[in-house]
Amino acid sequence: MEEGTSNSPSYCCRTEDDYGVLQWDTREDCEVRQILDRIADKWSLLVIALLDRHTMRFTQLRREIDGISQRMLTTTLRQLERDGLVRRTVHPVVPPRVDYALTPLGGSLHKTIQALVDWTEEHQSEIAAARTRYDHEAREKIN
Amino acid sequence: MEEGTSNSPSYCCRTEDDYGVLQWDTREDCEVRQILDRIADKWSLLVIALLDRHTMRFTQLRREIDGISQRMLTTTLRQLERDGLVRRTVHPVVPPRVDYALTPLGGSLHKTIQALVDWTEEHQSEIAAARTRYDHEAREKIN
DNA sequence: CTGTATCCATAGAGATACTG
DNA sequence: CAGTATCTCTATGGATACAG
Repeated sequence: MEEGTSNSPSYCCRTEDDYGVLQWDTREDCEVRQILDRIADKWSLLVIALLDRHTMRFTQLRREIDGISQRMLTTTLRQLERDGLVRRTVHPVVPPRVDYALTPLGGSLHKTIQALVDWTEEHQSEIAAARTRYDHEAREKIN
Repeated sequence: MEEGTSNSPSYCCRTEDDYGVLQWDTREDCEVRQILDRIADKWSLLVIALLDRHTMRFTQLRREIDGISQRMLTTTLRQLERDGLVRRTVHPVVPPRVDYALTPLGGSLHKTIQALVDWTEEHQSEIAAARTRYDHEAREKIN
């Protein structure tokens, strides 16, 4: 996790590119890059998308997210909790009951994530068509 | 790339969850899931974010995206091209010149991606604070 | 310049078993 | 139920060399 290259947390500063357009920083040690890498994660994205509105229990999330392993769900939830996006509530009962919910910060992120999901749903057929076209043309070039 | 498990392209259909809330499909073979996995990719996201407005050449992208290898840039661009998000233009000159630009479809995706980047920039300090808090509390529990 | 083609290391992720 | 703790394995991705 620690690269050891830079000591200070490098804040992202927008700079001008060759075209004079205000461009966001893409340096690897840039904090925004690191956060994006975390958010733009297969499982994180699904968890945040699912946690909209209602709280959910561990097993419930596990059931809903087809294909996730117990380990990855635990890891993902811990990261999201650490980033302040998800709140974990342990109820001292037997058997244990743990609830997960979005924090206000997580809720605000949910909006943009949902927009991404919506975009995907809206354009899935276009993408599927593009893929078919591409694969078809690729075959033709071989023959 | 080919899973071989299902033959027909399974379209995502929204279903109702336990709460009666309209929930999007999270099945692993769901097409939306697959597209999201592709888009919510470290490098894809950066490429789309950078290709806003102006076209860019291969080396130019390579320079801007700190840390990307030649192989990953090629792979990422091919996937984006296949998905119809990026247009690749080869100029028949020596030395070769190849331009990359967003398609209209890619342009529409860029908007939501940019929203994600903007969100990250706006809230990076909150996330950083949350991490510090979390790590601090974790240390206390050990002692 | 813009790529392929290989080889190889490693982090991500699955499977399994065990615990409070 | 909601996790840890291991072990293992594979896919991802870096490094390098070569080519049109």
